[in-house]
Amino acid sequence: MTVAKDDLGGVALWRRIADAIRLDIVGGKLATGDRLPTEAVLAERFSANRHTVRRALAVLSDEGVVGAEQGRGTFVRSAKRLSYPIGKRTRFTEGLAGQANTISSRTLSSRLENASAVVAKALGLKTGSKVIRNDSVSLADGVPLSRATTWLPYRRFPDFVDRIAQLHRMTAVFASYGIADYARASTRISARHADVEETKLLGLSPGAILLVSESVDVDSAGEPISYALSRFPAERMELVV
Amino acid sequence: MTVAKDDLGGVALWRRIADAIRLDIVGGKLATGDRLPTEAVLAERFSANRHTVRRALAVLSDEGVVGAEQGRGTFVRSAKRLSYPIGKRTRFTEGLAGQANTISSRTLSSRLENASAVVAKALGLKTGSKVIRNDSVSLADGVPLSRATTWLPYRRFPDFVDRIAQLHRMTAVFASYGIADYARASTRISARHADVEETKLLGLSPGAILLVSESVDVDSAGEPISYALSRFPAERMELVV
DNA sequence: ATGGATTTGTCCGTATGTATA
DNA sequence: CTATACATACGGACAAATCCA
Repeated sequence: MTVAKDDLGGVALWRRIADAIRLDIVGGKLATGDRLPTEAVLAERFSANRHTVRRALAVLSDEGVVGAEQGRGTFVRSAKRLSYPIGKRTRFTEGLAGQANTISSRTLSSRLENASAVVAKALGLKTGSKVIRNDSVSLADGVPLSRATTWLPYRRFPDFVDRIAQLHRMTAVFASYGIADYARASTRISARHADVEETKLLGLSPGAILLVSESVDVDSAGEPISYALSRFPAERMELVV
Repeated sequence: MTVAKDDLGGVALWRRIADAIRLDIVGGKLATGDRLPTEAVLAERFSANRHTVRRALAVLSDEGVVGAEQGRGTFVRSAKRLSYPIGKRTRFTEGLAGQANTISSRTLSSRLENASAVVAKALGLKTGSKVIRNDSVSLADGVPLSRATTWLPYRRFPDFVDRIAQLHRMTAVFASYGIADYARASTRISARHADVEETKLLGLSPGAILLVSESVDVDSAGEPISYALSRFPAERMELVV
C-alpha cells in the first residue's frame, strides 16, 4: 500500500495552529498580557477557516496559555517554560531549583529485572544481568515535568528499592552507597510523540511532543552507575546544554 | 468552548504508531533484518485495529524503514539515524563526518536586517542593530538534515553575504575574518511540529517532529559571533551532548 | 506432495472526526 | 445551526503467499 500524495500527515490542522501559537508564546514572541491577533487575522495567516482557529484557541485556553474575552480579544495568560540544564554535573532537582517553588518526585514502581541488550550495553553489563528498574514521575509546583525510567546494576545497589522509598531522590541514594560525586558520561536527545501511558501520567493531550533524553551517569572511577530514559513534555521544558 | 473529554489530541493514531515503531528501530531495539511482530500483535499492543497498524507500516514502508512480504512478515530494512554531537567545540560538518559520504549546505537567502529583541540579546547588541540573517538547508547524501537560520553582527562581518556565497561553510567564513577558533557558549534544545515551509524544505510529511536548537557561538575573547536557530527532523537525527 | 496454520493484501461497510462554506 | 467532503478508525470476510509437519 502506498500513502496518498495529498496525505495531510496525520496531524490535525487545529493542532498545528495551536502548536504554532504556543511556540510564539513560550518562545518569547508574545509576552504575558499581549493581545493575540483577531481570529480572522489568524485564520488568514494559517490559511484556515475561522472555526478551525477557534478550535486551536479553545485548546490553548483549556491549557491556561491564553484566555478569550468576549468583545475584547484573546490574551496571553502565561508564557513560561522551564529550562533543564545538562552538563557534566547534571542533577535533576538542583537544576530546576529557583525555577519552581516545589520539586517533587514520585516512584511508580521499583523492581528487579533482566537487562535488555540496550540497557546492558549502557551499563557495561552482559545482556540478561540483574538490574534495578525504577519508574518515576517528577512534578514542579504540582505540574508533571518528567517521566523517567532508570536502570541500575543490581550487584552494586542490591537494596536500592528500599532506599529510594525512604530517600526519594536519586542523588541521596547514591550518597547512601558512598558515592559522593558522580558525572554525566553521555546524553542523547531525541523527540517523539507521547504514548497513551505517558499522556496520562504527564497530564498531556494525546499527540503531545516529548523531548527524550537517554543518559548514562558514572562514578568518579568512570564506572556506569545508572542509565536513564527521561521524557519531558516539549511544551513545558527545554534542555540547556 | 471546551474541548471534549474524549479528545483524540489531533494527532492521528496511525502516525503515533508509526513514530513509536520507528523509534524502536532507530533506537536500536530492532536491528536491520529483524522481523517485526505480526500486524495482529502490533494492533493488540497499541490497542488499535489491524488496518490502523497497516496504515502506520505503510508510512514506514514508504520511508524505506521497513518492508512487508506477503506470507512471511514485515522486516526492518534500515536502522540508522545520524548523531549530531554538541559540545564546546561544535562544528556542523565535522560533527557529521564519517556518518555520511557527502555533507553539503545550500544558502537559501542571505541579507541584512534589523535585530529583533531575541536576536539582539543573544548577540549582545541593541534591538534594531544591523545584523546579517543567513538561511540555509544542509543535506547528508542528498537527504535534508537541517534547516538553519543564523544571525551575525553586521558590524563585524560586513561582507558576509559575499563570503558565504564563495566559501559555503560557516567555519571557513569565520576563518576568513581571522577567527581561527570559536566555541559554543550555549545551546537550548526544544521540540515542536514542523511548519509548512520546513515540511517542504526538509522533505517531511506535515506534522513531522523537529528538534530545535538555539545556539550562540563566541570567539576566543568570549565575544558573540553568531546566533543560530537550527531545526533537525527528529526521525533522522539525534543530538548527543 | 498435501493440508493446515500463519501472515500479509484487498475488499466490503459503518461510525466518527476534521475542515470548509 | 446546517450541509458537504474527506480523513480516520474500526470490524469482518476472504484471497494470496509462505512455511512446516
